[in-house]
Amino acid sequence: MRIKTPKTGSAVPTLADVARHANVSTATVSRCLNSPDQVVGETRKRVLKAVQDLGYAPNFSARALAAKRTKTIGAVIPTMDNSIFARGIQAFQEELGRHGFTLLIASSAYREDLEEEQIRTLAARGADALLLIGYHRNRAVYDMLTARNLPVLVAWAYHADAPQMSIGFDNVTAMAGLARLAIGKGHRRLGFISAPGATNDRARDRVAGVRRAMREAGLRDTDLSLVETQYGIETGEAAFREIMTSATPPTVVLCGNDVLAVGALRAAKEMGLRVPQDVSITGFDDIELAMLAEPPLTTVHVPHREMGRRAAGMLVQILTGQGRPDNVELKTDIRIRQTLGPPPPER
Amino acid sequence: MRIKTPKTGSAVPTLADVARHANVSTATVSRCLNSPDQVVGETRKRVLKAVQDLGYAPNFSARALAAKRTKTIGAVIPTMDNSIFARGIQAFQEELGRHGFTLLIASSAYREDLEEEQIRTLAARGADALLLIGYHRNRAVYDMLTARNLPVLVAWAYHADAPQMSIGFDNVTAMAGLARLAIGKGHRRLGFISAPGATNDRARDRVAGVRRAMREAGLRDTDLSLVETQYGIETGEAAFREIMTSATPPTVVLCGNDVLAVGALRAAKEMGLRVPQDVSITGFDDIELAMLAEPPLTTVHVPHREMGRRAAGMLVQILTGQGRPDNVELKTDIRIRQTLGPPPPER
DNA sequence: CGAAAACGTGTAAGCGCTTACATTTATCTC
DNA sequence: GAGATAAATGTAAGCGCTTACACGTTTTCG
Repeated sequence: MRIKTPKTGSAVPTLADVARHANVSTATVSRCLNSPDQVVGETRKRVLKAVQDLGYAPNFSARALAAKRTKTIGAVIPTMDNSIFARGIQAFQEELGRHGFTLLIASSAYREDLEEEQIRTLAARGADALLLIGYHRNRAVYDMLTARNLPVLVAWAYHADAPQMSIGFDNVTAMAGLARLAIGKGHRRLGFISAPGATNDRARDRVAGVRRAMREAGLRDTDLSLVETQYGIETGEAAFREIMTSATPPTVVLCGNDVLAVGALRAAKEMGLRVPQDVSITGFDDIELAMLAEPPLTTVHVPHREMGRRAAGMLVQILTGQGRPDNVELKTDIRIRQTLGPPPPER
Repeated sequence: MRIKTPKTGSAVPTLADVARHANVSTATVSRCLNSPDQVVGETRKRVLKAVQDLGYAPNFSARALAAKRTKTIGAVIPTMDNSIFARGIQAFQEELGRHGFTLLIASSAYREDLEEEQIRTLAARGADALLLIGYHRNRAVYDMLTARNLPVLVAWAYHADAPQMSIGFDNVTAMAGLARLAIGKGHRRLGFISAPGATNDRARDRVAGVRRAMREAGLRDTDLSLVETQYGIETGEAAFREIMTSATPPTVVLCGNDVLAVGALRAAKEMGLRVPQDVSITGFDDIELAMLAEPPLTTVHVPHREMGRRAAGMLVQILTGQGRPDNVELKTDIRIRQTLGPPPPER
């Protein structure tokens, strides 16, 4: 006759083991761990000692299953390959940790289908809430999230009239500001290297921002050379080459993000163009790279860390039942460095 | 009288709901999802349709609790703030995803206590295996991991005789190679900006590498100016200043990683020192920054992506019961760019 | 001083899955 | 075509935890 589950030493200890050890019920142990003030000092001490002695750590899955919450927040970001989101996410995680939440990160490689899959995965894993980048995604995804009653916070973008809770900035306005600055310097033919707009509302908004500034200044749509390309330094290089080898190349090339701008900068160098004397180049995001570039990049500064930190705060507020936080619109500002100058004199 | 759990529409569907819908038992549904070939085509089709109709997604916690595995791999990396680990981890995740595993990332901010906590958290969350950076950590942590029977892969470091399974490179040899190169160029007084060695075996090894190369060349220990500092561009700047303002400053400053080197580069520029004419500077890791720096950084190239990809492969191999993989030692190589030259002529 | 309220603890019913084992049904074998 | 074997499915026992509810014991207070 085999004894059922002999309490051998080596196995991972469970709540029941602790209870037995401390001579209390499992309920008491559970309470000691979750709401200690419900347990009288004496008992609590005994239980905690048992926890120590056994090296007990609660089984997360079991806890999640029983309590129907995981103290976990999921985030799907377009890429980890670079530092665009890294700083913000790091701050996000730090703040979450401060409140006892854990972060689950997934990356979508800028692919819509992958993002959807990752979102479903995170939901299935029981994330208590989700942080997503930008608004653009399938209607069905939002519906699923609503059906599951999963709070979602959209970050890195802000539309006053969007239904989703969000924290971010107005990409149109931010980009328009920089474009205005360029136009103010005398530029009349602009180039824009954009990330693919099809699945990226932020990219679309930035293009819209350039267009808005141009319209205001009375420039025509044909004065804009727009190239869409994947995210990356090399792709930025190629795009810059493409733009600059046209019949009437622009005098300034605005870029949808700093990485593309650094690529453009490199291409300019290789083509023997001086920046900003021969051509101006600007970025967006103000990641570390921007300041390190040669010459340092004039770009739009985004308060990444603040955004991450406050995003965490908003989610925590919701999850601890303190009510739905207000959307927050962050201000961006233009960091003027050395890659934007007046256009070269006409020849 | 209240009816127990009326099957109202809005709630998240469970296995039982699917079973009812498809008119089979829960066991069959479970099998359809986990080992489809155990179920006959007809039934399977019916079940999958029910899954579709209901928009069912398995509850992860329940699954993990019942099956005692989570198809999740945990990784604790020292920082996400920068791209040192980003590329490798991205590749790691991609490869894991290809095999149906999910990655759980935590960052320790280069703090030993935090790392330990993160490891425990990941273990409690039921990670099936762990990826850790470097060997250095408390004995108790390794014991706990062994007790839990949790496979651990040490990455970014490789010691032939270490007991842990690992993939990485020999930091001593790699750094020694670069130091030898510098010495070969005629440098006799070296500086080294290192990450704090106390809790970082990779940093210690790199220092050891420099020392080894110096010994080989008959240089004395006092010919080395060693500064330890936290990871960061600013800290690199400060360290460089400190080293260069000593009575007999070195003619080359080797840096423990590219980020510190970029800081050093910046400090040199501010101090009016030309690189490499007045002073040479080198990095380690070959992250994107290295090539972008001005002038481009001579550094040790580490095959990050390959390391990440193969690390995933090793873990998958273990977890799918294909036996314990061999440790792998990756080769690093030196990327000669423009920051290392001969020492300036003596004055 | 006795009833009510407050407190500390225990009992036990799940949470939504997986899986060993039992049962039913289909397929062989001679 | 009967008995044996294999295949498909069902039954039900947990996995380790939380928590509603029940049950003593104290404390409180008119």
